Amino acid sequence: MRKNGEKTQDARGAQRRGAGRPRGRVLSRQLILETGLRLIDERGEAGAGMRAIAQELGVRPSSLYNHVSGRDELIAGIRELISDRIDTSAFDAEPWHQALHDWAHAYRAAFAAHPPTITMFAVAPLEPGSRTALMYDRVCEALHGAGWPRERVLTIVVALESFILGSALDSSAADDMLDPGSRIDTPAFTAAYHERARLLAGTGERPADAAFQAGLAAMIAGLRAEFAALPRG
Amino acid sequence: MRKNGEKTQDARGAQRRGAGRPRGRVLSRQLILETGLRLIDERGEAGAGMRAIAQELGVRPSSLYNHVSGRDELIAGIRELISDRIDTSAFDAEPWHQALHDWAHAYRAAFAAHPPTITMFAVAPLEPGSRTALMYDRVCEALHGAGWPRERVLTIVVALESFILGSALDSSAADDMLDPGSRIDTPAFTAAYHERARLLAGTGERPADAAFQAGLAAMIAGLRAEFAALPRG
DNA sequence: ACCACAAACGAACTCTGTTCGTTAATCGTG
DNA sequence: CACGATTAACGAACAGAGTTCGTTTGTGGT
Repeated sequence: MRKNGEKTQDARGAQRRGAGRPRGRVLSRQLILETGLRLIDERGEAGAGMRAIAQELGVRPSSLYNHVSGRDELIAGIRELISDRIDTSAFDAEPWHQALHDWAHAYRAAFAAHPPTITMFAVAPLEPGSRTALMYDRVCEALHGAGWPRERVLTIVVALESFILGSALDSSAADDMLDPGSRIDTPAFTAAYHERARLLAGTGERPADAAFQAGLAAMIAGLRAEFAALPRG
Repeated sequence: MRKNGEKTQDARGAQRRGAGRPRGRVLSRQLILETGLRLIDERGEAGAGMRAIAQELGVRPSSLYNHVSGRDELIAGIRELISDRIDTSAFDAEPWHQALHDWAHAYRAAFAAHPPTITMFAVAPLEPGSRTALMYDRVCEALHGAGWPRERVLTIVVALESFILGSALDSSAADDMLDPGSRIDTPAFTAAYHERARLLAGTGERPADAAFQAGLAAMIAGLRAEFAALPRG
């Protein structure tokens, strides 16, 4: 338990504030979102509840509701905070398959930088009208510009995104989640598990990263083959 | 609110039971899991809490804890209930790439039959020692038997599984989740969205299904190309 | 100068999963 | 057959979550 006196960095005005509007601006939507993301990073999802965020800001929980409609909207806001950082500049210069590759890596890396958020966002998807559509627009434009038919680009983007999100989820789990231990009823699986470990021990690569790389390479190779077979227009 | 008198089908012994061990077996782990899954299907995740399951069984919430350690274990149990139904028989007769295709479809279909569970399982992954390892064993054995090197099969399985889970998550969302509406700042995206809708309107296929099919085909095509280039041993 | 509004407090409310003590029926053992 | 241990139910509580509402006070527009 934490007593009322000991506040953390953000609670600068040390003496307790009484009821009524404060003199200076204490809260803002942006500040709440950033504090939420920081607490998620530092303490995980469970440590970033409304009460925890409020306490970190030296404020009562109910005050947050003057800036954010509720927890769902708060999480959606944090999501945009992260997805805004996904770099899409590769679509300017590189060929579509290379740009898709770079974009997928940037996409996954943005969320992998904040592991607890992945499971949070997987559950509650984006709300309409968000800035995420701008990213989609960029990718759609590039793919169609490269020669993909308009009616197919979104399907490709969604497929790739599904893989990225699934891989991010996988990457947020423990590396030894599949460890067969001393199990003897799954010989092929156990052998495969240890052979993989031996292979990855050389480079120090995480299993989840290896799976992401392999799957992404396979999917893009398949798309390139399909693209090559496309009737030219 | 529901009064104590009106019970649902499972609460057959209508009169209220007092304290003490009951005459016949009232609960069992299996019964609790199945009731939980049924409530999830009927009412969604929020309608399948411990109290709701207990009430459906004509029992007090605390009684459940004599058969299940807590909510997490209950969810894990329901997950196994579903994943046990994934058909892996394709690996017996078909070539590896065809079997992988069938398995992926069966995998996704098993969870898609219970949409609310997908987000629940995405958050809390499997516990060690589960029967899921048996399924992995089957797939690993088939891939290695077909000629894939041992140290690569698990990476392939995990990559494919990530895509399947990501697609299942996507499929559990609303079809019009990406609808750009009357937005004008994302022309390429908006055009792609409507072109896709026009294409799918013909077959009645769901966007999520189309993305799954396309991504799966691309990934398996990529894997086949890689397999063909493998040094023979 | 006044009045509406904004933004804080603080106390409550409704949920949730969970724990614990009590009680009664059954099972194993002398 | 009797008796103690175990099992499995009830019922009342608890802690912690998100949220709501009334109150209070400072700010900004007419």
